[in-house]
Amino acid sequence: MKIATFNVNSLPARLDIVVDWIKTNSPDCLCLQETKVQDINFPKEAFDSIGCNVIFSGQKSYNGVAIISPHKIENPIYGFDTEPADTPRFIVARIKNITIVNTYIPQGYQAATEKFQYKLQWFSRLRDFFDKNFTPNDSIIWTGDFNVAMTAKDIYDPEGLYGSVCYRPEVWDALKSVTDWGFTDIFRMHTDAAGQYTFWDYRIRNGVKRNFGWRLDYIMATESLSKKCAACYIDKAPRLKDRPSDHTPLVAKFDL
DNA sequence: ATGGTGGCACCGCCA
Repeated sequence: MKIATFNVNSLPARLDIVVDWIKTNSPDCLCLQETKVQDINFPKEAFDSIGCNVIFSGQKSYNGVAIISPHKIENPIYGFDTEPADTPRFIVARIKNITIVNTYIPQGYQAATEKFQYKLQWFSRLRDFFDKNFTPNDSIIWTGDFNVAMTAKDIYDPEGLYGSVCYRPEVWDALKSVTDWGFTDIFRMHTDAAGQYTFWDYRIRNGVKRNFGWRLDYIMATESLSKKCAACYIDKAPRLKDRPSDHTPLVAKFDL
């Protein structure tokens, strides 16, 4: 079982990159964020034509999530069941008896704003969602763009960037309050190396070459699954394409 | 380097 997450920064702009990646890597499940496409315009046929099912919830210009799989996609959930549902950031489904939770967590803009409070609340609402609907004994993958760098090893300039909305104590605590429910950071099971990033800001000149990046994308798993994880790696191949996303895929393999 | 680039909708907003 191979599961991947990829913030595409517009699916219409990078449909070729995503389709090529699926053909090359044959994932059992690919979770996308920032699809930036309304549901009526979602390029469903492109996935049909490579034998994949897809569910999605999006909007114009911003946000948008999708789950793609060659297997049957069951029990879809679109958004929270309380307001605001935030459907373009939260989509859940069941694939081969594993619950897949795909989140595009709000970035938070600036710490002294409502948007940042909304980000913190988002983690708390997610914790409520797990409390209410599942137990840690279930087989759950929680993945996506979390917009949090958890430790100094996950960010290129921990001193200089301390206090930014993706690297400060409130978001560490907020993410931890969800992982404490029963999730393991699958990537960190395999390496404690610093400088392993999934995001490089377009605005930093030669940021990728200099590896001025952040680890913002995660694959979390409950215990029954984490015990079966065989590998987890960041795939930089899509960065070699023309006009790459500012994120790159994170992939996990499970012996299932 | 208090900047920078990119995507999208529209002439700013978000990342």
